[in-house]
Amino acid sequence: MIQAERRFEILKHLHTEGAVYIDQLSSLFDVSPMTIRRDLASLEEEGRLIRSHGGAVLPETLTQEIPYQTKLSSYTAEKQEIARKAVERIPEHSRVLLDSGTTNLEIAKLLSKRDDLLIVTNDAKISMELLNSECQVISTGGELQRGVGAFIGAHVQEFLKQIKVDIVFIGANAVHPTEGISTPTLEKSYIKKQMLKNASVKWVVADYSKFNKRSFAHVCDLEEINGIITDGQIDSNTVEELQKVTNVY
Amino acid sequence: MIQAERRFEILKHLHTEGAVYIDQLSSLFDVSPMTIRRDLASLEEEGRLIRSHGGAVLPETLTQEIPYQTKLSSYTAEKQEIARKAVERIPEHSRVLLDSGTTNLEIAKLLSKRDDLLIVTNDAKISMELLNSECQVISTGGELQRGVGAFIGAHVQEFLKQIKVDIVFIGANAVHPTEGISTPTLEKSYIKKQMLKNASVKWVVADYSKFNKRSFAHVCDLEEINGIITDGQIDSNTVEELQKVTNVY
DNA sequence: ACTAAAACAAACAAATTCAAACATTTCTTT
DNA sequence: AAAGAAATGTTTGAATTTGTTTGTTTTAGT
Repeated sequence: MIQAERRFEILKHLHTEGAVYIDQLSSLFDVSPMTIRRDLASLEEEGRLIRSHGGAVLPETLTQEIPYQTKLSSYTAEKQEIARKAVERIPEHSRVLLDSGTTNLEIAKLLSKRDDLLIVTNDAKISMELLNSECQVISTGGELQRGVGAFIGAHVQEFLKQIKVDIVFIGANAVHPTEGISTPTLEKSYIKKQMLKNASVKWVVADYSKFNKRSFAHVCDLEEINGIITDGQIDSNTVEELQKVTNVY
Repeated sequence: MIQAERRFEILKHLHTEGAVYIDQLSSLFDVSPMTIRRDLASLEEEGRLIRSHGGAVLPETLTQEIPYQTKLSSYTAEKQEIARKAVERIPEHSRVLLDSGTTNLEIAKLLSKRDDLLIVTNDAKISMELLNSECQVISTGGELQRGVGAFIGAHVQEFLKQIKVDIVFIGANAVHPTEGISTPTLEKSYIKKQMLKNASVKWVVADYSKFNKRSFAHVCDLEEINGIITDGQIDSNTVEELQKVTNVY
């Protein structure tokens, strides 16, 4: 066994075991510990492992996926509750469209093991969240809204026109019993409208702080959607009001 | 047995065993070790193996779809050096296209304050890196390559056809003086080709470990690009060889 | 905080491998 | 058949790898 071969084996070992030990490698390859040390030093220089007393481990960047700082959003607990309810409504082998927003990000976090799903999203953070997941992920691309992580612009429109999905989860800034769903910018309302157009089942996700509000740009009426998924803190009068025109979960 | 035949057998051996040894080959073909050395040297030139004291091993580019994870943090120092050189070559108010890859990710990290730039990329990680930056960011979108963070698929092609940029930075898995730039999958080679087509200035970024190698799918010849940006560890003979056909920085 | 055991790395030594230069053989071409 | 080119072998000093020794540093237990 030659040097390059041994070093390659060390890396292989490291990747399967997560860590390697000098005395273990030394007896495995029947070479002196000093030789292994030199191997590890060289591999560390290449950035392929991190040395530590007695052995080496994988560099952090390899083991953990970067939890891309998902800026602490408000009402996280509520959004997680909504997300749990939402994933129950995703049948196997669905094609799912996830609108941008933190509630949908929570949904994405629960989907990483669902290898039966195809997920389309216009949210960069959701893409990253699913980078190491089992599902197939498609991003719309487009102009990145700074800070937010949503893709916007005409390109998103064009992209969405080209696809059909089974389920869409739309985020909402404002939900009103008679005025329906609205959002602060025209731009986003166009995108959400297009999303609703090409989905068979349409859900709106919104925590209790979004209800009985109206925003600038109208997205859709409540009759057009299959239902609203929200959290337990929503006021019961509001639920009653809403249930006249749509389902509330 | 003639030279070409023997060299072919050496490669066959290498592919089945993963490694070959000079004394083993020497007695197998009944030639002197020096002859085997010359064979290995020649095959290494062609990028078909990596020599090591006493023998040779397969280049990693061929052994596997490198679990990108290992590539992730390899040669980070070199990539940072390359990134520093690269950003010097970005004039104000440029429209920049960043190919997927860790070297370009390092470039992106250096661009966050450049509010004069428009950056287009097919790498989800680069998008995220620039999420809180000053520059305008556009993502191609497309099918997310799991683990890697690159967007691939026909959509990326279509998107790239629609845009023109001032500068492109292409990542390379393999750079060879006569064979040019190549990459492990056809898919990626198409994308890189399209990127080169619509850029005025074309740079290839590659750390020293990528040189004198050939991979599966050809991307472009060295004459077609404005230059290669690499790190200081590159061997001076290689530089000399490359400078016959392109610029090396 | 102190101490003993283990791990480490610098320096040197031995063995092996390498490659340049030259010699020899084999193959091609005329 | 002779000359030239290409491939291979041989010699030899240099370079690389590995192991060993030795003193230092780190770790872990009391």
